[in-house]
Amino acid sequence: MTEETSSNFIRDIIDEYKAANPNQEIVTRFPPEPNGYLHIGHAFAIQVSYGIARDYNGQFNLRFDDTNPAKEESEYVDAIKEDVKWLGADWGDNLFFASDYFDQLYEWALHLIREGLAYVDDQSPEEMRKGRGSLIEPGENSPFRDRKVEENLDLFQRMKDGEFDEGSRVLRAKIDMGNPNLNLRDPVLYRILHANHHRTGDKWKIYPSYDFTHGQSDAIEGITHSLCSLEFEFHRPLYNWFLKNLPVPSKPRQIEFARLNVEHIVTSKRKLLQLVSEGHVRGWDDPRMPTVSGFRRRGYTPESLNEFCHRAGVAKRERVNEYALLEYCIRQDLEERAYRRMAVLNPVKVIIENFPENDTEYFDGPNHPAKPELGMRSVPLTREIYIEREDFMEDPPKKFFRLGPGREVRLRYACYITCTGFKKDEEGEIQEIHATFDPESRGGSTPDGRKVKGTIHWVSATENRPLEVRNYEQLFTKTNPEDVEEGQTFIDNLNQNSESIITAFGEPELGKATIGERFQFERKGYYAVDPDTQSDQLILNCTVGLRDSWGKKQKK
RNA sequence: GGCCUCGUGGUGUAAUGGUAGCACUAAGGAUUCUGAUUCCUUCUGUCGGGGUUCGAAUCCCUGCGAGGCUACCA
Repeated sequence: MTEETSSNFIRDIIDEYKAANPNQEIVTRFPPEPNGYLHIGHAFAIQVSYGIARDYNGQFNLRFDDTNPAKEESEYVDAIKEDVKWLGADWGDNLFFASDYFDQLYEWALHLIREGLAYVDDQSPEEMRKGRGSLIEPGENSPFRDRKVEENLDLFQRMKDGEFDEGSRVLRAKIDMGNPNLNLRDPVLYRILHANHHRTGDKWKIYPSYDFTHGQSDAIEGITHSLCSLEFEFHRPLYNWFLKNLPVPSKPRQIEFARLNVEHIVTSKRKLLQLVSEGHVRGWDDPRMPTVSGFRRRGYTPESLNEFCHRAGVAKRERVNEYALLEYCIRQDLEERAYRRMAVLNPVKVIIENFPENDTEYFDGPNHPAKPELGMRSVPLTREIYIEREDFMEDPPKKFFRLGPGREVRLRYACYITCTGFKKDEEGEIQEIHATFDPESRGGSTPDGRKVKGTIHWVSATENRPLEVRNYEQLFTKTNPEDVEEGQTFIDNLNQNSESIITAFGEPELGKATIGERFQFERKGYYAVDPDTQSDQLILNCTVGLRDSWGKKQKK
């Protein structure tokens, strides 16, 4: 896709590193915890780490950070792998699990104990919290801090053997209870969890913490640059402390960057889970969800998502990207690759009076106007057709280029019709429109060369394919869904009209559509075939509408 | 009250002591069998105040503002 400037502060650091270590391969990693589905923020993180490995001919690892058996499930592992693969981040043979390193990590914990750098603490979680101090006050040493090495070794062994209850003891690093960085106030290395791990089963009764796992896992895998989001900035001194005090095989460097935020979107796993569990959406892959699977179902291409992440850029400050950029990226991609079809979403009938009854005439339309090599499809015209209700006005203003009494328009790919009259029902709603067609205009122009300003899409009223069309608006009304009044939550910002389902009529060719296929409904927008589709019911999700400068002008 | 990070048009991001650029958005125009696409044009910016320098978005000081950090989560 676009080349543009790809420079950012991380790549600058890597350029420097490469200059100093020309033969060192760059190794990055994406380390999801398997406790939920990937969202667009993860797609961004993948793009950053994978993109660097790819561009520097390095290596990219997918590593599951599975150190908390209480929250993790293998169902998520499979879903995450599918999403990462779909996004195009190829990890090759480099699939790892932090749980693969549990034995090594345990050895290293022993090492710290022997060095006098770790101790078993018998305090309760509350006591530990109190002892840690606060943002402005230093903490106090634990009464168990000066236990002898032998006693620590013995207790830690018994923790491992499952002798103690959950929460009764932890292994802590002995660093500095007065450090202004709270992460250095004797952080927890191991906690007791009598849970079943999705990969190691019941082998372990103790599990390493994130901090004791991450840097060492990076070191084991030979990660050169461990890229993560800003909130881990404060963990970096600890990350480096472990690398310094443990006999690790390599010294990775942690670099933090700002998360990707997008207007109208929440990316907190807790909140996404709530949307799913409370039934506000159809599931993790609801087309309104900011999950990778949601975007996929909505009709987004991986290329468009990657392009968006690329254009969002990498920075060190918190930012919020406009939703419009996301829409721009998918429109640009789909404009290029989506086949064109006609579908009428809000139909009104037109009767072409001089068209013979029970007759059908076929017209060819290109699948893509700029790509004749993609071939043509045939569209049937009959005496009765549907057009969009909004393409007819009883009393149109001067700049209205569509149908109105006495006006002539082109039916896309077919011929010119002129409106000769219309009927209304009791409510004053247009019921049907009458028209005549010019037989000489077949093919879209006439021998006299007269011009019609408007071209509208249409579908035969008798030879068509009914469609269930799901249109979407933002899931949240506010650009920042977290912006709530006192006593409210982000749930109160849900857009009650975020999904609307209608029945539309599409040209017969749509009967061949397959799940996941994307089309442009001409003059309307891009639509993707939903997996709920059955052979007798075709369901399409609106990915994004076409830009509409006329509609915009009308609103003013 | 502590520590850390960060402030460039409406938005996002470049410029690493030497002409503030690119993209999105918005506005206007041209082309068009999609009021789409494409093409062209235009608008708006270095948080404030000092200092160093021939020269500062960039370096220093200071003020202001934003974010992060007080889990046996990651």
